[in-house]
Order: sequence, then structure tokens, then C-alpha cells
Amino acid sequence: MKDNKKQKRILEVAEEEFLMKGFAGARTVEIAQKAGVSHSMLHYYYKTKEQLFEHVMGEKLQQLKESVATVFMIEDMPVVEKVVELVVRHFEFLSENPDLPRFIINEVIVRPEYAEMLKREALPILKDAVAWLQRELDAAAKEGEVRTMDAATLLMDIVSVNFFSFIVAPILSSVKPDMDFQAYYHARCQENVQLILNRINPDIK
Amino acid sequence: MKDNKKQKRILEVAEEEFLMKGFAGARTVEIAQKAGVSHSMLHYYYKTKEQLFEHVMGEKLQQLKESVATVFMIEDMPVVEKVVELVVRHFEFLSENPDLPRFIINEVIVRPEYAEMLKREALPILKDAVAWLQRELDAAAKEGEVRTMDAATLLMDIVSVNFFSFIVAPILSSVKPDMDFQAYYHARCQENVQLILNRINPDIK
DNA sequence: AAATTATTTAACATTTTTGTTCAACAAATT
DNA sequence: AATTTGTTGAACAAAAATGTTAAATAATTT
Repeated sequence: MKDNKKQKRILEVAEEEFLMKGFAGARTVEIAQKAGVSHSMLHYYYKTKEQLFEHVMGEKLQQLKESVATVFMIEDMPVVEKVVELVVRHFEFLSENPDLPRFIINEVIVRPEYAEMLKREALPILKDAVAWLQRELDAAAKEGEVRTMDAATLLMDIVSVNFFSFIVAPILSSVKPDMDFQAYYHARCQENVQLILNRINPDIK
Repeated sequence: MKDNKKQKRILEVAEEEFLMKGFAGARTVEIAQKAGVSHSMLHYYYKTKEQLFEHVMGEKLQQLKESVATVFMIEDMPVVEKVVELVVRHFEFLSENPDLPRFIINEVIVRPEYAEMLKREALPILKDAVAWLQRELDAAAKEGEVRTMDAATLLMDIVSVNFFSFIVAPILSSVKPDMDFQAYYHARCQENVQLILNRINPDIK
């Protein structure tokens, strides 16, 4: 086999385009053109736009799944540090995949079949992660290290502040064209860590 | 004039469709059909899909603008209560417009001309609001009522946790089909208030 | 070298979506 | 009553997007 450099290239460009514009907004001819292959080549490897999209979505969900596994694989350390590590890792994951969440959320809302896919792929592993975090938190709460709290809620807080940091980034930059992304991300990550630390702090409320 | 009930109806349905599916995903014939008017009627009032979309976007940005004004018009009370009020009002606004933010963010990212529109429409008033909040916070910080902090950051925290509560709601419900939205929203709002209160609490860190 | 696989070009077919036109009719306004 | 405005239907045109085909060539594998 020729190792299909072009096929890979098509998929790469398809990812970019679908992630930016969604299924409805992306154009197959544009994908082919940007990938530097002929229009027919695209259909040679992927019969339909839908099929191409499925591959992209499949890869992205896979990636999401792996990222959950990675993000949660934290060696032994005090639970507070673990939570900090969680926030930072999740933030880092997002900084490498800034428009993945927006993409998934949109497609899942617009096209129910992909809600199913998400449910199948990403959910079981996420449930395990929540259960793990809950055990950690409960144990630490008994020692008074953190306040008693729901792991799912904490996770949602983490995801929402991190996620939103990336959602607004392009808007902020359209407002301040000279904005320093590096600095922004750095500051935001710190802010988010701080916010989550307050959240689990046992001395409050 | 006949007071254009149908024209209004078209706009209503167009809002629903564009908000759910975005510009690229929405279909003019479907809009006409759901509005209970003929296909030709749609083009009679709105020459093109783009024009129809502009009306919707215009209205939505207007609404956003007004909501900012409303959300921030808080009578005299201690600043901590003001912040709580802010969170609750913003949450309420979102509960009435659950997919507005997602819509705006998407279109603004995909179509730069609407980033301009957003900048023109919503930004000046938001800047005022941030300035107001900053003054309030600074005054309160001097009295030790809240911790010294950046108003823009606090606002971003508020928006992100509230916003995300609504983003995930449809996903959660696809996971747990029997989920009680009412209860979920109520709990989430409380959680978000709590999170923000921790954030401004002067006794932490 | 032969066979297979990858790739292009360029035309074409199909489908989907948008937009137009026109004749007729209904409703409201003057 | 006459006129303007709203409305439909149905056909049609035009544009945009997807998908197909076949012939020719290049590259790779056997």
C-alpha cells in the first residue's frame, strides 16, 4: 500500500472544515481543494459527505475518550493537588483542541444520531471518572481536607470555566485585535484553578 | 396595514430554525412551511435567506443588549447581594433564551461580518456595565466586604458557569431521558451563586 | 512486466436549495 | 367601488452542492 498520504490529508482538512463550520456549513469541494486533491479523489475514499463526517466525528470522539483517560490518570498525590492537576490538564487539552467542544455540542444538538454516538463512546468512561473522583473527594472530606461535595458538579464547574475560556477567546480577540493569547490563556488557567480551589475549600460556608 | 401577522410568524419560525441549526443548516422552505405560509410569501417579505438571517441576528443582538441593560439595573443593595442578583438574573435570562449564546458564538466565529455587528451593538454597553461593576467592587473591597478583584474576570466567571449550565442541559437530558429540567435548573442556579460567592469572599486566600 | 492501486481531468448527472414569476384570489384601505 | 396590499399555488429558473463516470496517466506492488 502507498500509505495513503492523500487520504490522511483529506481527513485532516475535513476535520478543520467540519470543526470550524459544522456539517452543514462545510463544503466537500472546498475540502478537496484545500487538501490538494481532486474532487473525485474525495469520493473515491469517502463515498459521501456524511461518511466523511462520520470518520471525523468518530476520530474526535475517540480523541475525547482518550483525553478523559489521560486527564484522569493522575499519580498519587493529595486530592487538592489532584484537582488542580485536573483543571490544568483539562485546560491544556482544550488549548490543543480549542473548537472541539463547540463542534461536538453543536452536532450533537442538531443531529440526534450523534448524541447516541457520544453516549456510547464517551459516557461510560466519564462515569468511571466521576466515580473515581467522588471516592477521592469523600475520603478527603472525611479528613477535612476538602468540603463535602458532588463530584459531577465539581467536574461541571471545571469543564464550564475552562471551556468558556476558549469559547470567548476568539470573540475577545475580535474586540482587541492586539490581544496576547499566550498571556490570556496563562492568566485564565490560573484564574480557573483558583476558582475551583475556592470551590473545594472546606473553610468556606 | 394588516399588521402583518404572517410576516411576524415567518420571523418567529426563522428565529427558531436559525437558532437551532445556524445559518447554513436552516432551510428557507422549511421555515416557510413551519410558519404556515407559502414559499413565495417568505421571499415577498425577505428577498433572500441572508436578509432574513440579518433580521433575526439584528433582533437577537438587540435583545442581548437590552438584557445586559436589564440584568445590570440593580437597585441599591450591598454589593454581595448585587452580585448574587446578577448571577440569578443572568441565569434567568438564559433560561428564557437557552440557545441564544451558542447561536451567536457560532455565527460570529463562522462569519466575521457578524463579529463586527456584535462588536458595534453589544460591546459599548457591556463595557459600561463592567466599569460600573468594577467601581462597586472596588468600593466594597476597601470596606473588606469582598476580595479585590477584576470585574471582567468575575463577569466571565458568572457568564461561563451559567452559560455552560444551559449548554449541557440537552446533553444531560439525552443521557438521562427522565431528567427533571426544573429541578436541574434550580439546583444549578444555586450552585452557580455559591461558586461566585466563594469567588468574591474576602476571607479566602 | 503485469497487475493493481492511486490520482487527475473534465465532463456530466442528480439533488438540494434558493430565488422568480405570474395568474388568481382574498382582505384591507381609501 | 376602486385600489392597494397580502396571500396562495404552481410552475419554473438558477445556483449551489453533491455525487458519478470514464479515460488516461502515474506510482506501487507482486
